Amino acid sequence: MELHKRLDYGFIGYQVPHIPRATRSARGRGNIRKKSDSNEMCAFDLLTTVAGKLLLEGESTSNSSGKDQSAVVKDTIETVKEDEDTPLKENPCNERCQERGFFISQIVSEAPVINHCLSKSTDTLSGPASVITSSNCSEKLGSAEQFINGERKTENRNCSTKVEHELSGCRDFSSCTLGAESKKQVKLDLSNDATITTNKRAAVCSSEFPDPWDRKRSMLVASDNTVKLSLSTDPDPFGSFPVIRNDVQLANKDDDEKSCGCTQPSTRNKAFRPAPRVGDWRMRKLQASKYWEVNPQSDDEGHVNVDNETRHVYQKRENVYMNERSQRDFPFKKRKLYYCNSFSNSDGGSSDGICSSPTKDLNRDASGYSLASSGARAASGTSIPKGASASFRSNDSHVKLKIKSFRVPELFVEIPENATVGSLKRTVMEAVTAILGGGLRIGVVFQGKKVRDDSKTLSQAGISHDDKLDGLGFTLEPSPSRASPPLGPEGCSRVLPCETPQPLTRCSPGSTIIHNGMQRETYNAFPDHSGTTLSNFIESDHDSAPSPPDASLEKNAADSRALVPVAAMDAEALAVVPMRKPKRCETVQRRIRRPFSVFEVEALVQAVEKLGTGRWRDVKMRAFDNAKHRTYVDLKDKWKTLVHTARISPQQRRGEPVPQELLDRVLIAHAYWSQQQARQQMKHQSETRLLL
DNA sequence: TTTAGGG
DNA sequence: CCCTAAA
Repeated sequence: MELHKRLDYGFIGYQVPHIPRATRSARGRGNIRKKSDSNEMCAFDLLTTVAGKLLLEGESTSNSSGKDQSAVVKDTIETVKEDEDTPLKENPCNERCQERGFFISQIVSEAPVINHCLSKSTDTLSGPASVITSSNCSEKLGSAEQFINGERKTENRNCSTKVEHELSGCRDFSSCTLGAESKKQVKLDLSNDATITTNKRAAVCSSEFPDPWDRKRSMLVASDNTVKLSLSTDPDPFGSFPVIRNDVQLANKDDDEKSCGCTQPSTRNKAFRPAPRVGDWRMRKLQASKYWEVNPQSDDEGHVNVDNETRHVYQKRENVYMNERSQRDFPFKKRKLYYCNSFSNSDGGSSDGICSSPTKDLNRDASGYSLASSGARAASGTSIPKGASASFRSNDSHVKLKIKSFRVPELFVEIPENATVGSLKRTVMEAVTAILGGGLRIGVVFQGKKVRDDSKTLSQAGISHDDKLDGLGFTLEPSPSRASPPLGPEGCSRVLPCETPQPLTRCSPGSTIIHNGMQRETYNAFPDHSGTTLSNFIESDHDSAPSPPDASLEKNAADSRALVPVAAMDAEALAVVPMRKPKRCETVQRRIRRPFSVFEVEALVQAVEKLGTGRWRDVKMRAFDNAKHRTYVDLKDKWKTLVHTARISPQQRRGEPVPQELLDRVLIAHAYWSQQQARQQMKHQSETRLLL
């Protein structure tokens, strides 16, 4: 088999430092109080702010609390053991777990085809396995490597003894670093679909609160002088990865729109167009179609096969491949607008965990999990621990929220070894930008050091050496040029698209809230947020940053080691990569579907017969003046469908049957007015000629 | 804003 | 129904 020599980097997600303080109104249901009038804030805005904030916090926290951490870890472990059934909320570890940085891990291998890792023997895959990141005390275990002041540290996390990762099938692939000071990696031998749990808690974590992060397969594959980067969020929080993806195909073909499992027609997303500057990089993106209307003809109530909607766009000019993958198993995909997932239609999105806690009592259980994939959970009937809502009910008027991590869709990048670091940065930026909508820039951290020289090639920087790849990381940094993130085309201004009172918004400079919608079904802590889809919300207190957020962000950008890729890329992920529309705040809810009644059709036909096609405004005024919800565009569209309906066989028609008589009239009228239109044009043309 | 079409 | 280019 052909051996590829590429370097693959996988970004399982971004771990962000703890972002404290979300304020929330104490009364009852817990709306998060808005601290500013910026109701108009875009989710992206929030994210960006948060990101910046995170960068700042990560720094200070890590330095100051380094020692404590180890102690805490011990304590945590013990606690967990002793009382496995203790509600997460009550678990002391919750209070102490703090994200302090980001980690990166990856697997280096020379597997010819990534997705074969599942079935191939270990010899196929070699090299360091990915590090299982553990960030949430409740859900993530293992250790996390952090880049602190240029130094990479590996730390044990709270419930570190639990390895509930469902290492999606890459056996012998993942490793978990254990031991506070140890940088060694322990390999875990996992079966393909096995979910490994070492204790009750773990079980709970993995099954009840599946965390996509933990299920990422990561690996790094070396091949033809290119480096592949994969940013990923595991979209498949619930279970294994049933979808077999073919990396090779993905990388080389552009016609595999329907990668495994993709049952929905897909459309090209023209929203994302990689910048030409990527030069000779090949870029390819897999994008998800607009899932909510994959099939116009599909029933509304009917479920849509939300899974595996895949889409990719292949730009021949680009040679950077990027895969975005998100929200694969999201049950509510179709209802996107109702949940308003802003950053991602993805499973949840942009952020992964949040810890919320009453002022003094940090509790991190449910809140964090619920974010991950509440939707799925809801679907599966999984319930959320009581602690969840309780935790939000605080006597205090403030609730602290903590973002444990951000999840980003998976991105797959392939670049030549002789590409420059700058190119690498740009490429990653392209990918990330597509997701976050811009406003961030990417920093590269290698071997614990920031690589600032953009002109250096990857080889020169040593990034091409397989054995050192685990030292590669990326950081998300606030872009200097962008104080505030751009709004989506619609001018998305809210974090929460739904009409419901916007509970979450930026509070004040430096304060941000990112709210994870989607959980609404299962997570009643935010009963009011129905429909929100932002996957996370963070609220930090305003007093935290004296200086303007932007300024501080900027200032810290350089040092931030905020985000470091975690697991290596997941070859399989390449094939099926749903995508979400970048840069768009789903602020605008799609109008509800209102099928035309026969009566309305009648009126429409009558009006068109009289006025003809092409005068929809008049038709509207004449026949639907009182139907506020029917716009002339609607009428035009309806006429279009009527004509279509009339032309197809009755068996093919759906919905409320339209009397054949009306359809006949439709055809007649359509033919007539089409003819009229044609005549008009002819007339026009002749006139024009005469003039000439 | 309207039209006209593609999605 | 949505999204948009054009008019």
